[in-house]
Order: sequence, then C-alpha cells, then structure tokens
Amino acid sequence: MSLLKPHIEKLLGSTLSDFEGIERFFQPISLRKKENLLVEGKVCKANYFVEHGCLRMFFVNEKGVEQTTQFALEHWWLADYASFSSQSPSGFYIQAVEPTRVLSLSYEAQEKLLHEHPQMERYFRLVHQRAHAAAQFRIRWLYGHSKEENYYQFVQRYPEFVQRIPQYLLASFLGFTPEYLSQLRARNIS
Amino acid sequence: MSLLKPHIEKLLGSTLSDFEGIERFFQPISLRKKENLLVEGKVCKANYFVEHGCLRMFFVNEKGVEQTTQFALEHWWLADYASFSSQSPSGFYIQAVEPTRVLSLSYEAQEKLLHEHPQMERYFRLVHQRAHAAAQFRIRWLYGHSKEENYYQFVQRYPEFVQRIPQYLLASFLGFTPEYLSQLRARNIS
DNA sequence: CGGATCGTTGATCAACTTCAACGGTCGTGG
DNA sequence: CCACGACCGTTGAAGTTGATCAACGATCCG
Repeated sequence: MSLLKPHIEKLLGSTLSDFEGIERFFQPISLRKKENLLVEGKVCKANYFVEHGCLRMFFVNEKGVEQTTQFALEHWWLADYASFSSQSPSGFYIQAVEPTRVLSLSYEAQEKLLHEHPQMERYFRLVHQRAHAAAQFRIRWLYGHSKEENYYQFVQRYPEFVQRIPQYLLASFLGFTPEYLSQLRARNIS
Repeated sequence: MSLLKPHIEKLLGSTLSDFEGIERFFQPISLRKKENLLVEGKVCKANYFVEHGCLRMFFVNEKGVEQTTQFALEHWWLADYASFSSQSPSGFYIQAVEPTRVLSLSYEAQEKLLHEHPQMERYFRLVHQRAHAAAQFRIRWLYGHSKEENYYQFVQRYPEFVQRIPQYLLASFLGFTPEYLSQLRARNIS
C-alpha cells in the first residue's frame, strides 16, 4: 500500500486526510510469474493498480499466437475497460510477466468508492485522460515508423525495460516475430 | 447545441437541471472543409465536441506524408490530450474533413467548469474511460490482422463512413498507400 | 541427466511500397 | 459557360520489408 496514496495525491494535487476510507475498497493480490488476472471469455471484474512487478495484456490471434498489446509497470492501472465498463466478457488476457503485486478495485467497489468519495472521480478522470493521451501517442508511434525503427526507438527509450522482459514478449509487443528480432539484433551488434 | 445535453445526460444517467450553467463554458465553432483546429507546434488549447460533420487528427511523418490517426464524428470528443493536459506544443494537426460544427471547451473553461460543476468530473471520467476502451480495441485491431483484412473489416463495419470520406484518407487511416487500396478494391469488385 | 523453452540462422515466400504514367472529375478564373 | 489545372483514383512493374518454416545450440529447471 505504499504507491497508491502518493499517486492519488500527486494527481489531485492535495494530501489525503482520509486514505483509510479509500484504502478499504482495494484488495491486494500477489501473483506468481505467468499467473493470470483475466482470461479470454471471462468478465474483467476489476481495475488493477500495479504496486510492484509487471503485467501484460494480450490476446490470442486466429493462428493461436499471443499478441501483447500493453504492459503495465509500477504506478499504472490496467484493465480491459470495454469489458470492465459493461461487465461483459473480455477478449483479452492479463498476466503477470514477473512476480507482481497489484491492488484490485472490483467493479462494485469502484462504484461505491466513487459514490462515497466523489473526489476520486477527478482522480480517475485524470488517470484515464493520461491513458488516453498515452494511447494517442502509441497509435502515432505504431503508424509512424517501420518495425525496425520501432525496435531501435523502443530500445533507446526503455533500455532498462528491454533488459527486464524476455525477447519473445518484446517481439510480440512490437508486432513482429522473434526471428525477425533476432535478425535485427544480429545486424546491430556492430 | 442539440447533441451535448443528451450526451451528458446519457452518461450521467440523469437529466440536467442546469444546462445553461454548463453551456456557457462552450464556444461554438464552424469550420469549412480542410480548415484546421490545431496545427503542429501549437498548443492544443481546447477540447472539441463534434456537433455535426467530421474531424480528423493526423501528423506529418518524416517523408512529409500525412498519417491520419483518428476520426471524430458526431458525439465524439477530440483533442491531443498530451498537449491539452500540459498545455504544451502538439505534434498533431486537427482538421475538418467536411463542413463541421464543434463545441470548443478551452483549457481554462474546462478547469472552471469542473470546479463549478463537479458532476462534470464524472462525465469526463466516463468520456475518457470510453475513449481508453476504444483505444485498447483499436490497438488490438491494428495488431490482429494484415492490412488487407483491416480494410475488409473496416468496410464491413463502417460502410456508410467509407462512402463519406475520400479514399486517400481511408488509406492513410488504415496505414497503407492509396495505390494499394486501389488494388484491393480492384480485386474485390467481383 | 533429459526435456522444454528460448534465441539464432538461413532460405524461401507473400504482403506491401515505390515509382511512373495515365484518365477522369471537379472547381475556379477567364 | 468553357477551358485549364489541380487533385484523385487507377494500373502495372520492380523492389523491400518482414513472415514463415525448418533446423540447431544454449540454457534453465526439474
């Protein structure tokens, strides 16, 4: 419970007097590597705040290959928001990349939290606005460059993260095959 | 001013008694075809709600080609939220695809609106949550299929919209060249 | 030790781009 | 109202990018 309070305070720009009243809506969950928080076909019952570790969101395409669409590190919220909002079945998986600790805010808990603490509407408005901005940036990035350029830019921008995850996940996230990633790496060990 | 009130009421699930108090923060703007609301290098000063017509967001890549990343039709909000949130220069353009009428909510006006009408925090939280969900869906869609499949699915899903916009914009949005789109069409007039 | 998982390498192949050229249409100025 | 130019869509040839498939080596973990 060490990261959430400062995160809320940072976004709201004020110190929280009643964090206990907010905290009680969250449930901590510890995940082992490769453990799932959500599987395809199930409803995304909660919104997850990463306290420690790393989550990824992926789907399985028609060829049976996992396609990673998103990672979430410390401080980030993750859920399938289409599924979460309407409490309908999801087409995604959410899985721990490494041992991970999250705070889970269930759909019902979030409703009650927002009702009892209306200032949290503002917090989540800002969280989603930021995520929306990040998505716009991401889409631009996907359009703007070849896959090779994408790779180099990503490595340059997030070198520590590239160290942290296996290569096949990086390839999956960048939208190409592990074989192609190997070729890029081979070319560049110059 | 006909679309905004029902949209707010729909998301908040209640009727608005004081719409006049909200309305006054918005400024209507009429745009001719190809007129710009935002150009690269300028700050995205407002958040735009489309009343009638169609906007597109695009950037110019290093080859000088316009890449369309987003369209906004009636009921949709559009802004470069990274630029808007921090009032810093944008890397995007926002342009009218056809004669378009928007309601503009400037950054300062939005701040005041949210301060005076805190229930609007909930409204914008829901707007951004939906947009975030749409972005997740969009990213999945970009990853999931070849460009050819993307084209067919898009035409099937939004046939009326495909009629409405020129082909070179559709190609730009789908992430390929107008020439390739021509080939796809030629193949498929079967 | 043995099997599964991960990364690598190379050959072949399909998807898509690029470039160049052409025809139609639309709108604007004369 | 016509003519011209700009813009848009089309076609085809050649070139690139990245996928696929198959085989192999290394490493990790039981």
